[in-house]
Amino acid sequence: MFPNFINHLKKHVELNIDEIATLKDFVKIIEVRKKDFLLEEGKICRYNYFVEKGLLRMFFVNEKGVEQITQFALENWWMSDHMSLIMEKPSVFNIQAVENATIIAIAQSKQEQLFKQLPQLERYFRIMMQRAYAATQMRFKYFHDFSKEESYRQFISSFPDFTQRIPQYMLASYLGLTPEYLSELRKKA
Amino acid sequence: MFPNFINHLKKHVELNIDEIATLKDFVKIIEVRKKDFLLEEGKICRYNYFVEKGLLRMFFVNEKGVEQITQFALENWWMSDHMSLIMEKPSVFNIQAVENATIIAIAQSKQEQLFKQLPQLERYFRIMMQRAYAATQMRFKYFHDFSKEESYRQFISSFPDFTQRIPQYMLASYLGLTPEYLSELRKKA
DNA sequence: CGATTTTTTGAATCATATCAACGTACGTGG
DNA sequence: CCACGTACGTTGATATGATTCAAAAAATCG
Repeated sequence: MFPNFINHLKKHVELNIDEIATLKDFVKIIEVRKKDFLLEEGKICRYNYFVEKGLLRMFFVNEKGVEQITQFALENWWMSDHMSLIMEKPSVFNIQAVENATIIAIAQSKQEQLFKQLPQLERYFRIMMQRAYAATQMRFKYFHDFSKEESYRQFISSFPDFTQRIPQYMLASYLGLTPEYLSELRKKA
Repeated sequence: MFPNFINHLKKHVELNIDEIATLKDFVKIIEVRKKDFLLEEGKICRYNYFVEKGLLRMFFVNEKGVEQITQFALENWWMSDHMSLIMEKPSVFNIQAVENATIIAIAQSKQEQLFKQLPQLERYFRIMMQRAYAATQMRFKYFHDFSKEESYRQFISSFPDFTQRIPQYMLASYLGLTPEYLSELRKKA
């Protein structure tokens, strides 16, 4: 039904057949089409989203009206605005499908009950949050260390296949440079 | 003995007297003096550090030999290189005391046993990791949104007291600008 | 007080942004 | 399945935010 999701859970915690059945009562499957929104700026983010298939982006719109992408999520990644989720405050971000996608959503409102019934899930999310945080620590290092040009070259050599899945202007936005400058860098080498 | 640490735990999970006693077997108190290191580049990070009192910084050294600060931790914050901690790989970071500090350290090697004896701690760390991740999501937004000048002005107005505790060149390093430029901005307004 | 550390100054330079225009590709409806 | 319109990518000229370097001034510390 959603093999990536179940496999991902099983990779980190023990889950038997009955527990998987229980889990199904707590999740919602969402099919989104390219450009559909899962979260819009100003609304409270009430779900944590797992990408079973497809690709999501998180972005905000700056004062000049330009969309700035802060994260992508592809298969087997979680995405949410955790500040909005925890604080129950309106989000400054949007979450939108870049490709048609199959999403598993867990409602914040059901999380406590879920952890009570399946304590392994608390552990699973502890691991996921720690990983996500570890990844951002490295990302901050790159931000400090690399020029825009270096960021670009290291990104495309680290994720050549992912680079193919997104338009250039989205990569430019994610890396924090202009589409024009990215184009110039491409020409150069 | 370490009131901030215990109070912080109690704010998020239930802990009785016996459990606190148990916990004490799992933590190590470290007194560090200004400029002492808790982690050095190239070594594997084996602890998660809680700042009971004082101030820590995390930094790396770039190819030019310049120290780049990626994080600070003051009272009631945790600090660790989670990538190194999880993967048991050499760290690219250093963790150093900016002020004399009292640190509570939990060894990665004892973490599983700790969670088995005190399952609330797994929950506590799930919450801590989620908060830390939420904070970095906002920080990425600022990175994308603000010019260096705006980053500086928003930092000093958000954390006026913290600004007083660190030399300017450290703030410059954390914000990703040069001490010279920061000095220019200070003069300007 | 002297020595080290931190901050400031100013000039030259560079990486990257901006703007406007043109070229290309691509998906959607007829 | 073609054509048209919109979305995406490129180009070049100009502008600017921020860095670099070297040196002096100021602050801090033992």
